[in-house]
Amino acid sequence: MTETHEGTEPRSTRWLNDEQQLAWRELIALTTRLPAALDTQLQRDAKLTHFEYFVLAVLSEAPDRRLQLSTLAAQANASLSRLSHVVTKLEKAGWVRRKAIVGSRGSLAVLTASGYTKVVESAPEHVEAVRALVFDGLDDDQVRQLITLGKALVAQLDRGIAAGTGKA
Amino acid sequence: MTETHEGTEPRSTRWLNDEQQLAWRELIALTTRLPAALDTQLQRDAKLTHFEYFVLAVLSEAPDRRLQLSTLAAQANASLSRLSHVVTKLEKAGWVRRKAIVGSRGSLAVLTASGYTKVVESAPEHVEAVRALVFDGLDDDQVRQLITLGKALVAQLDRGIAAGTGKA
DNA sequence: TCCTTTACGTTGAAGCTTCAAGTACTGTAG
DNA sequence: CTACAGTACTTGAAGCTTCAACGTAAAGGA
Repeated sequence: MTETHEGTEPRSTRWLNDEQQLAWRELIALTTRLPAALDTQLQRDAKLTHFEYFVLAVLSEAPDRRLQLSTLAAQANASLSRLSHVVTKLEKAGWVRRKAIVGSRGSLAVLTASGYTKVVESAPEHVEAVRALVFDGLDDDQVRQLITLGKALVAQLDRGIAAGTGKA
Repeated sequence: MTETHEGTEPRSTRWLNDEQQLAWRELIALTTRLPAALDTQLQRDAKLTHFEYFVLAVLSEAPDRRLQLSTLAAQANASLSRLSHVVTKLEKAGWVRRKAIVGSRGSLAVLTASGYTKVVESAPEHVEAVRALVFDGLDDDQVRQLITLGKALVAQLDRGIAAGTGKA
């Protein structure tokens, strides 16, 4: 990805410049290692994957601690399929219940009392880990930069996904 | 993770402030969606996972297109186990060969000619995707910010992992 | 009403990752 | 030279995610 390997494609590819290369490597390191570290901590301390924890956390903050599956999937950055499998697992653990919606198709995921307890119990150690892994290394200015940059990145990501989905 | 659920732990937990919360959500969205988008593109266009692509790319840029497995694992942000499984798969595809190191224990992963061709062929579309998913949304200043922030984040991540590994 | 399209969700299989255990080789201390 | 420890890597099983296919119910015409 560094040099211009020519002659393979119709038009010469626009490669990344040096700064973009650097940024890209950091981004890859971040998106590979951070999830791994979060999973390690939660697996060790709460027997949860980070995705499971996040689903429970999102539910715990939703009005009435319930959310439609498709909405929950979007908020948890997951496919409906992935969410459905995980909700099944969380249901077996007694932390979530599925509930049909009356006037409409679709169903709700409802956090149970036991599920709420689970999040509340797991949260402190998890927050400590998040601090140790991320925020202890950033001053307030950097946190603000991260918000701005993060928003820009996620927004572009969504645009890029929308564009890429259409053409192919 | 938003409110202070008190009374569960010995000492009251230091929760994240509002800005950290925001930054954290963006970071999670980013680390969840970006890898998924990269995998989708590479799976569609090159029948590769992003991790496989990255391994091949790292090898293609290494001196003599070869690297010791443990070194490659570190550069690819992966465990040795994960890498070993993937190298086995890449070997079966004919893109990589394992080669024992003479004077020392350990072995090298060597990129074959066919493996090199594979990266070169896959790169252009991948770079286009990276552009569309990331860099088309950032100006030069933001790219520089991303480098700085990314380095800070990865560095803290490594410190946090080192600390967390020890205590348990 | 009937047909078609679209949104919502589930499911099983295939593939990838992690985890724990195991092999082998290399220093190093006694 | 023998025992011990550490490094490098492999392996199989278990678990998670993705993919593709399917079922179902609402909405939109004709």
